[in-house]
Order: sequence, then C-alpha cells, then structure tokens
Amino acid sequence: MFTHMPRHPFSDTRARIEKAAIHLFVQKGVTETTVRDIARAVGLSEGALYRHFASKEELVWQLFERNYVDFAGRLLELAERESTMRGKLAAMIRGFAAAHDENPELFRFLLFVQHGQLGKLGDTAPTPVQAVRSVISRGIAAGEIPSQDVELATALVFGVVLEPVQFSAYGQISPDIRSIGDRLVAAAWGALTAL
Amino acid sequence: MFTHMPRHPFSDTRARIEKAAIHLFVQKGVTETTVRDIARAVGLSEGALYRHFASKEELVWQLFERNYVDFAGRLLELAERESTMRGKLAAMIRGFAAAHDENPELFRFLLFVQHGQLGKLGDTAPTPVQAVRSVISRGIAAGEIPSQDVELATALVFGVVLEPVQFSAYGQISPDIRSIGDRLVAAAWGALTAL
Amino acid sequence: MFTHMPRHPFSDTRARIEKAAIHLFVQKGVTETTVRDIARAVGLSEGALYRHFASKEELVWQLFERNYVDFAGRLLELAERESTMRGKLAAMIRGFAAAHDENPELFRFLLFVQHGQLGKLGDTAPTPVQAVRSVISRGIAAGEIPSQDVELATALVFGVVLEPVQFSAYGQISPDIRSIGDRLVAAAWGALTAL
Amino acid sequence: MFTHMPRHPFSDTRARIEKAAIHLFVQKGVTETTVRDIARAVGLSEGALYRHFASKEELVWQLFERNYVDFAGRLLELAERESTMRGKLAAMIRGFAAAHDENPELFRFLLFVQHGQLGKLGDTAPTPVQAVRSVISRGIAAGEIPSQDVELATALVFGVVLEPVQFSAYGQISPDIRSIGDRLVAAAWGALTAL
DNA sequence: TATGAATGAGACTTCATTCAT
DNA sequence: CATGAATGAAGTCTCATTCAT
Repeated sequence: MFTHMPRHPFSDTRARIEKAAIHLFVQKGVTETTVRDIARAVGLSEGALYRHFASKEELVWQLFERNYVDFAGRLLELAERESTMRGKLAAMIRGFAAAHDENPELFRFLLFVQHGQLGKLGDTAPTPVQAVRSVISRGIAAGEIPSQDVELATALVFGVVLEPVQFSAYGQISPDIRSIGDRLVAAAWGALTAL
Repeated sequence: MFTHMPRHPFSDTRARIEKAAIHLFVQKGVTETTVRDIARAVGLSEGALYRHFASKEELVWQLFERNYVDFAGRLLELAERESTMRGKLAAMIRGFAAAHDENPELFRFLLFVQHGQLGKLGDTAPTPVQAVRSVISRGIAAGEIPSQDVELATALVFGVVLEPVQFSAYGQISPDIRSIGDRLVAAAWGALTAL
Repeated sequence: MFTHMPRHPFSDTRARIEKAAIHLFVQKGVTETTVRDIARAVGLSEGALYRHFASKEELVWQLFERNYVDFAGRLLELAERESTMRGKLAAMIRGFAAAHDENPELFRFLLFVQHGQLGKLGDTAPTPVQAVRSVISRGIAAGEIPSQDVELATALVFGVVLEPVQFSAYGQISPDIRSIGDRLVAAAWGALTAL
Repeated sequence: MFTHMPRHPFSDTRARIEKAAIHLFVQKGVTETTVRDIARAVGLSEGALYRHFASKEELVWQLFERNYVDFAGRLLELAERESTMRGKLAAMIRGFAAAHDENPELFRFLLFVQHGQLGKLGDTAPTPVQAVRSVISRGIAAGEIPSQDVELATALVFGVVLEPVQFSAYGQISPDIRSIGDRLVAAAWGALTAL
C-alpha cells in the first residue's frame, strides 16, 4: 500500500547520503572513504552526489558543523534546566550519553573522527567543550567545585565520558552508554573533587 | 686521523626516517602523509626509502608495534616496583606522563593516531590497556578498589590520562604532563572510587 | 481584454537561448561554456534546453551556419549595388563594419570563435571569404587591381578588416568600427595596390 | 650504432612533451586536448607528465610566456639593426615570417591559440604588439608615416601579417611565408600610408 | 514544454611503488 | 645504498545528455 520511492518530491536522497557518509567515515576514516564508496552505499552514481554537495570536503564540513553546533545547543539547554552546577554537569553528561545512544555513529563522527576540525569553527560558535568548561568555571566560582585549573578539569570530564565510548567500540563495554550514566556522573565528579 | 661519519654502519638514516614519519603522521595523519613528504623531510629520494622499509604500511606498522609493546613493557616494569595496587596505578599513570613528555609525538602516534590498529596486535602481546586493566582487576579482588566493571574502570583511567594530553595539543593545557602527574593520579583514583 | 505574453507561439525562448549562447561562447569559448551556463543565463533548466536544440554541438552549428550564410548574402547584395570593383570592395568592407557594430558578439562568434568550422560548410555555400575573393578576382581580371595572388590578396583584405576588430576587443581601439570604415577601405586598397 | 634513448641523463622528455603539446593545442585547441592525448603522443603515462609540469594549465602558460617573450625579444633585436622606421618595420615583418616558417605550430600557438592570454603578461613584459606599436609611433613622430591612430595602425600591420598565416593553414596560400615577405612588407606599408 | 535528479563517460591529478642507472 | 623518471591504479570532480514527473 505504499509507492516505491517518489522520484524527486521531498526526496530523502540528501539524508541518505549523509547517513551513509557518516557510517563510512566512522568505519574507515574520512580520507579512506571514497566518493565512490558513498555513492555505492546510497545506490547512486558518483556524479549524482555532486548535485547534493559541492565537494567531499564540503560534505564532511557540513556534516560536522551543523551537527556539532546542534549538539552544543542541546547540552546548553539541558544545563539550563538545572540550578546547581553539579546538576548542570550531570545533565550534560547524561546528554552526551543520550546523544551517543540515539546515534552512535554520528556521535563518534563528531567527537572522534572530526574533533580535529574544531579549530575551524569560528570562536563564537557554541561547542560542547565550551558548555562544559563554562559550567565548571562557574562551579568553581560558586565554591561547588574545588579550585583548580579549569581547562584541565574540562579535559578530565571529557575523558571520563568519551573514553568509555571509545572502549565500547572495541567490545567489552556495552554500547548502551545511557545505562552507565550514573556511573559516569559519579566518576566525573570524583575526578573533579579528588585533589 | 679524524673520523668522518661512517658511511653505512649503524647509519642513523632509519632513525631519521622514523622520526620524520612520526612527526608527519601526528601532524597530518597517516593517509594524508605521502611517501614523498617523508622523503623530503629526511632529505632523501622517494626510492631510497624503500631500502629501509618494504612499504609505507610496513613502516607504519613497525613504528606502532615496536614502540607500543615497548611502552607496555615499561609500564609493567614500573608497576612491579610497587606493592599496593594504588601504588602500581599511580606509577603507571606517571609512566604515561613521562612517556608523553619524553617524546610527545611518539606518544600521540601510539595512543591517538594508531590506537585503532590495536586489534591487529595478537591477543598475547602485552599492551598498556592490559597492564592497567590487570592492576585494576587485582585491586578490586584485593578490596583496594570498590567492586565494579573492570573494563569501564580501565576506560575511566585512560580517559583521565589521555584527554588532558589531547587538550594540551590544542593549547590551554601545558604540554608538561609530568607536572600534573599528581593531579591525574588523584583524578583517576577519584573516578575509580566514586560510586 | 488585454493580451498576456503568448504562451508558446513564436516564443522568443529560442532567440534568448541563442543570444545567451553567443554571448558566452564569445566570452569564454565554446568548449568552456557548459550547457548549464547557458541554461542559467536564460533562466531555464538544463533539460529544457534540449526541447529547443538536439545537442550543444547542434546549437553551435546552427548558430554558425545560418548566420554565416546570412552574412555572406548581405555582403553579396551590397556588392551587387556597386559597379566598380573598388566600389564593391568598399561596400563589402563597410558591410563588415556594419555587421560588427550591429551585433559585435555575433560578429566575433562568426569570424573568430567559429571560423575554424568553415571547412564544414559544403563547398557550394556562399561565404564572406568567397564574396571578397570573387570581387578581387574580377578586379584583377578587369585591370582595376594589380595582378597578384588572389588568395593572398583576399587574406590581406580580411586582415585589414578583422584585426582592428580583434584589437577593439582589448580596448584602445573604439568598438565603433563603422566610424573607421573609410580608413579600413583605404588601408585595404593600399595593401592591394602596393606592390 | 646508437643507444636506445638514455633513461634520465639530459633526458629530452620535457622538450618532447612541449613539442607534442603545441602540436595538439594548435590542431585541436587547448581545452580539447587532454592530458592523455599529450601523454600518448609522447609515449608516456599520464602520471609521468606531472613530474615535468605541475598542471596542464601550467604547461600551457609556460609554453606561452617563455616563447612569446622570446619572440618579442627577437623582433626588438631585428628592429634595432635598422635605422629608418620603414626599415625597422620591414625587418620585424620579415621576423614574423621567419618565426613562422621555422616553427609554424609554435607561431600559431603563440599568435592565434593563446593570444587571448596576452592580458596575463605583466604590463612590463615586452610583446610583439608593443614592438610594432613603438616603431609605428616613432615613425609617425619622425614624419616617416602619416599621422594616424597608432593603435589602429598597429592592428593593420598585424592583420596584414597574420591573416595570410591563417589562410595558409587552410590551404591555397603557401605555408612558406618568408617567400612572400616582400609582398607583406609592401602591403603593410601600403595600408599605413593610404589615407 | 519545463524541471532537476540521475547517469556515465571521461577529465585532471595524486601517489605508492618499481627500476635502470 | 641512492636517484628520480616512470607506471598504473585510483581518486575527485565535470558535464552533455536522459528521463520520470
């Protein structure tokens, strides 16, 4: 009772390209993924891709920028709902876990594969790093968190959250990061307060 | 009656190639580094490189395997000198810091650039991951560390140690990781014991 | 009770395509002009162009053939009105100037961009070259023009007329070629009679 | 009694590439000539060409610039040897003819195929156009040539010289331009002085 | 007629690797 | 051991043309 893919109207081609690209980028790396790889995965000719993206580089960049900024926004929203700094930090950590579990490949693409591109994002664009740093900074100012190097503290939180995700990619650790959310929050807090 | 540089015997050419290769691999990525890049950096012709390495892939692999296993060995040695699990863990974390500070590019190459190759190392080869996991595992058995998922605990320690190194590559955090050794040890312990 | 632009009848779409094509062909060259370029310039989709022309090559060819033969006809007519060979030659030179000034891009397209296609025009088709050659030939026979190689003489006349047009495309010389008609006639005659 | 092409020493590969390229560029046009065409003509792989030229564009540009400036220099030298302006002009016209006859394809490449690139040559670089214009300008100042628009006069000379070369490419006119040198000189002078 | 996504051939270029010298 | 021209496969991208809508 459904028709077989409309030709153009509201075509989801672009979305399919993006999904396939992210999958391949995470699996093999960006440079190692050829345009042909993507085209095949989508079931399209190579040339057809260029109707949707100006270049491979552009595709990579758009994929990163849009989603990275979106993710940062999500984190900021989650933090705003909480009043204490600990609450904000916990909410953001659970936000990381949720983002990962909803779309593990996108998460990996943003946080691992393309994290090197971070420098290209204008200084004003909101980033997850800034979101976390800001809360830590205010937590220290408010006396909720022991006085310490803010940058290092931010790194510790990121390490506690991201490394388990890395490990989960190699087995052993469950890919269901949300289920260990409490543990990650506790660990992050433990790392921040153990001086 | 004076000695010239010896012609070939114990030539340091190979070492110079390795150093240049690691530098470029860390800076631009392995795939993005061409054989010509390496040849130029060493001041050698492209063809000449193949007298020293069978292929680019081989070069990468040897660079990784030898140094990774060496590093694992160093960590094990450091751990052996300590009696308590906490002591062993602290020694290994300081070992990470020392290894980084001695040769930051090699450290990054092993832990970030090529960590994906980990799977290719036969299961029996000693690795830093195993070294840390083993100590944590025994620490839990000995009651020194609260009972918990060993794999996740290992990931937490790695995160606490590696993420600050990542951050240091982008500025802000000092590249002198040894100087924050105590802080990293405390943070790792805090993460492990905060349940 | 008012007329809208008629839908298709005598649609000027084809004319707009031709004009845009010539403009681009002269500006960037035929090969360098893409079908998409033309479509955009006309404000039409790429596919739609193919309702008007079977192929890009066809478009180029028709543009050349039709206009080139028309131009030759015009020259012949102008020549016929004069009785002396010098008069005919002068009329034709002024015909070149007039044709240029009326539509410089078309003129350039015919005489510069596509002059290489001349060979494809069946030997019987009238061409500007034949028109000029014929008059010179008869002028020599009639003793009005000194005896000389007809082909070379034809080339000289073309050179005297076309090169100023070329120069006018790069500035310096006024694009109003008609205004230097007398000078061109004199120069051509000078070249033909200076032996 | 001769060896079969030395491998590298004083290899003439570059010269062979240039010759083949010019031949093809003149025959089919620059855009219409593919790198593969050139490679085949030289008996080389496509990739090998890039050891000798950074890009097709670079090849075209170098071919044009170097030879065009050389040619201009030659003309200037020829002109210097004469004292009268008419003598200088005649010498230059014979210089055009000689340059053509020595290497017709190079001549065509410079004067027809790539003459559009003229604008890319810094304003200071000597060009054949400048050489001719300068002599005409001085000839007018000296009263040897009737007063007239210098730019137009330059165009007339170029037309008288170049158009016969164009015609010779299509047959009829002999490709031996030197043999009609006197005629061209006379025609040019006739065009300049017929007011 | 018009649209615009899609195709497929082919263009330019890069690069790991080989090999005669 | 070293050189560097050469190869051949592969990669990114363009473009004339087709076709379902």
